[in-house]
Amino acid sequence: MNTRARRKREKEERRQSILQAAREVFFENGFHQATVEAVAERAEVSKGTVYLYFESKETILAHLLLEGLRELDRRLEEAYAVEEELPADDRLRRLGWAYFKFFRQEPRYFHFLMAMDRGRFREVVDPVVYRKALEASMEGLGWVVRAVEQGIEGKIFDTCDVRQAAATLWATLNGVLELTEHPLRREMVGLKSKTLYEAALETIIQGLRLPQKEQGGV
Amino acid sequence: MNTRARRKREKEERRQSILQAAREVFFENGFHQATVEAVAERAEVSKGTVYLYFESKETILAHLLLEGLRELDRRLEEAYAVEEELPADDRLRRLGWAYFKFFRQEPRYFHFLMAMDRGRFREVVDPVVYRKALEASMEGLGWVVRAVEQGIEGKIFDTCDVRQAAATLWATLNGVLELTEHPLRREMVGLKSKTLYEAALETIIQGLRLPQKEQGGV
DNA sequence: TTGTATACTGACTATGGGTCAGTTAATGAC
DNA sequence: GTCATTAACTGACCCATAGTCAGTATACAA
Repeated sequence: MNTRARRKREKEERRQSILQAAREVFFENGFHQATVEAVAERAEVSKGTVYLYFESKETILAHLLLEGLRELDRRLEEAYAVEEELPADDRLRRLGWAYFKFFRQEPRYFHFLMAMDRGRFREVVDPVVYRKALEASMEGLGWVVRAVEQGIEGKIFDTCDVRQAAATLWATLNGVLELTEHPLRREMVGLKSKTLYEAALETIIQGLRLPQKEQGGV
Repeated sequence: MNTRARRKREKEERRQSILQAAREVFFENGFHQATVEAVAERAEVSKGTVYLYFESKETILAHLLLEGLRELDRRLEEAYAVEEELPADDRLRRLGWAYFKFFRQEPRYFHFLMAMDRGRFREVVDPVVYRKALEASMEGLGWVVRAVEQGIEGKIFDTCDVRQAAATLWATLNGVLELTEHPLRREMVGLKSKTLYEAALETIIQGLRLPQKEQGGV
């Protein structure tokens, strides 16, 4: 009788069901509107039980985000890895669009991710989980770094610092997503999300190019 | 006896003193940590009085942000307006650095501004104040639009859509600021705030240039 | 002096995150 | 089968704080 293993498995199942309930409730109402009580109800346990599995409401969010980041990393890896022979600029495009699609498909994740490293969240959340989340982000950024490196080796890009270029691209795409995720701000700019995203992506790629060679316009 | 005018003046003064108290308290502890009670104490009134002048805690923040946006707009205007003869790319640099300096000098504002159009805030805050804040943002963006227009007229830049270019620049700089405002994320990228900001600014300007002409490297 | 309007107060309510003493139920020893 | 031990779970409770409102004080006008 392997009760010990079964117990452990059951505990993990309960944990997952609470996480799943939280995902639903948080996604339905937004993090701030959602109550722990509602999560508990959805998971068919009491509020106390939720706190047996997670130390705070914010910790639950952190775990959801961690999942999101891993999924994102997975997609970026997939986007990077397709063909060995792809030129660096096209590889960056692939990465850029994979990033875009992820947040199109999971817009809530984007909001949570963006909210994550601000204000209260950072102070309250479990540092270990937080670290893990950042590591997952770094994995993601790694694919961009690799693509830029390839571009410099292939003499398509002219950049002294690879990380700088990768970070610029990353920051830009984040900035555009943030801008266009917000209805009123998008209205203010008067452009479709995708249009602006494409323009920004191409502007950065253009900006990284060797200035001497003509590589075709935007 | 012009009591009516005096009353009105005194009311405005009280309002200002509450706003000032809120600025101090919010800036000291951050918005979420700060309590309305603390704001009331600082302003030497009761909590009830605070609610006579502002409908909610978030509304107070909105008014502070509005001030911040106006100050930002003022600075951008100043940066734009110095010399008539400045080339468009240098003008964009001036705007970019004015933006940077503002958030360096007022880092709290940056956090609040970024928090502003997300989640709860938008739902809760007075729509009129919110509109005003957005209008102030648009004023600010206007200076960038103008600089880009000038660049297209002067054949330095090659862009079909001016707003698109301006929005790209704006989004990028926001993205970089957001990235570098966060200690752990900056650590992750491993670059100084200013370094990355400069790289991003130059990359965008480079990206907007006519690809045929050689205009000097990054 | 008295009536009225205006500004202000602070005790109160409502909400929701987080706690913990106590209950239930599974397992294992005899 | 019965009892002891342990782990999982519960929900009443605590507490902080945003927001309210009936009551008070003050200034002014008649």
